[in-house]
Amino acid sequence: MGTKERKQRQFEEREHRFLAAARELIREDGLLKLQMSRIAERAEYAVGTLYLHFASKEDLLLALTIEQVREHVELFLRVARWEASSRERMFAFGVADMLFVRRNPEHFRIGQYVFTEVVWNAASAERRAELLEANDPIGALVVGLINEAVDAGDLMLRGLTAEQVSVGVWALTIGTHNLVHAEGVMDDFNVRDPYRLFCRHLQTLLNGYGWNPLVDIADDGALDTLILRVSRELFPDLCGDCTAQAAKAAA
Amino acid sequence: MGTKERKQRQFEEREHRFLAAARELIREDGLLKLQMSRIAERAEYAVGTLYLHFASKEDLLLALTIEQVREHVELFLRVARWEASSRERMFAFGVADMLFVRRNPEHFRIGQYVFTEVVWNAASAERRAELLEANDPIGALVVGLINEAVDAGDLMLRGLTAEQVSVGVWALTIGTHNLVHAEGVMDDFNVRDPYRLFCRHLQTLLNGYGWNPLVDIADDGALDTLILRVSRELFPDLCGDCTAQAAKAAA
DNA sequence: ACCGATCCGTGAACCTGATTCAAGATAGAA
DNA sequence: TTCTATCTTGAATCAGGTTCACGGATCGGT
Repeated sequence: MGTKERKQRQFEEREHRFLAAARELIREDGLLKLQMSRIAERAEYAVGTLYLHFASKEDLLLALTIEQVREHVELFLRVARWEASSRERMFAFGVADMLFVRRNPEHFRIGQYVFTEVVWNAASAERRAELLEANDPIGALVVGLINEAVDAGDLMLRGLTAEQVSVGVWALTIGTHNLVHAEGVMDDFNVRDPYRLFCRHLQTLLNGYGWNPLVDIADDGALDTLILRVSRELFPDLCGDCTAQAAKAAA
Repeated sequence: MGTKERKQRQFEEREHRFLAAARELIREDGLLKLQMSRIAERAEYAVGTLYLHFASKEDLLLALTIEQVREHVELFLRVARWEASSRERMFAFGVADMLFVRRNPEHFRIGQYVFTEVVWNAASAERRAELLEANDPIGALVVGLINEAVDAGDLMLRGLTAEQVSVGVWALTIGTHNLVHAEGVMDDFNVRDPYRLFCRHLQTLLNGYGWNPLVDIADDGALDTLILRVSRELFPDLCGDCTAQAAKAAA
């Protein structure tokens, strides 16, 4: 009897529907004004039903993040499968991150909120574990690539572990997102395209590690060309303005 | 008549007292359990009085952050006045940050929360402006140092502005704090001393910029010696375990 | 088709905690 | 001392997250 399975499926569909409703409301009114009763209303269910799915509002926010992280992982998987040098792939991880967050500015905001002590501790332990688990592949792919680069002779760890190297790249990435989303910082600093700047910093850091082949940091054209190549070959679907970028790079 | 001034001073003292009470409560029970009524109680004033100072709970959190930022700036000023090479001073900014956050783990947590869309927008515009302003010197000092390094011939900007370079360092720093405070990340990655690791990443990034004199990334002893020197010369008051570190470095 | 048992969905009521504001206290001026 | 302006108070209000007693749907057995 597949009746159990059907119920299960319907339950999951409903959960997805709640999350979609929540995402809509966040887009419309911002995270600040998100209300549980509104989410239920928008999804056309009662509040009580909403609470059959999520132990608390914070729990729902984690669930929202988990869905996004899974999409995020998809992008990283594309990079991992890409036929390119280890250095290019590491750079492509950065580009993936940049495109993802640019596409989903809400995601970063929610994620930032969710990893806050207050919210994190207010969510259920199960959901927290699920989120951490959903995140795992990202770290694993990066570490895997670093190890591959070492094996290929492109990179020397020089006393660090692959994990430790990945922490550096990761920190730069997260920090960039934080700054981009912080009120006015980037404007004050006259940074037009913060994510392009991030790409340069990433290349700088990778050069610092001595990750071969080294790139010429000052070569703007090469940077744009590479970003464009990654965007085109790996993320044509995410990058509506690829053509515009191509024009810019050509100029 | 100095009666106006006296009132003013008493008002400020009371504000400080509220903030101190809030900080105490956060230390005791965590940010999650912070309640306005408790703060008032602890400071021995009525709730209404508390609201004479802060437009909302979020506003109070910003005020808390502002106080800490001012202390933070003090540390950066010490670095700026330090007699050392530009590269050493830039590194010392990193050490200052690391020591500060290590000393005040709460500060980072609150700051992280406060810069969240939800909290940020729930605070008063005045307080937000005040916080941004309090932060300004940090950026200015770093940018100033970068310019000085360029003038001294220690660094070439290679098409970037000083502000843009500072964004890279800043991103790495903020990202590190985020990772350190995120549940389990550093443990999973077998990172014993994440801030020491940060120092290495910082040196790596600075090497990537070609900031002279370049350092040997793999030289752990030199790294420890430099951290120790900065700690001793600039922050003897913040670094109770300097002697322990000295022993380690000597071994 | 009917029946009881079980499970599911509901939303009004509840509860916590932030915020307000009318009333009372206080300090300065005359 | 008395009057007024200002400050302080904390009980009352309000918002919104969370619960749970109720009614209706589903299902297996007859």
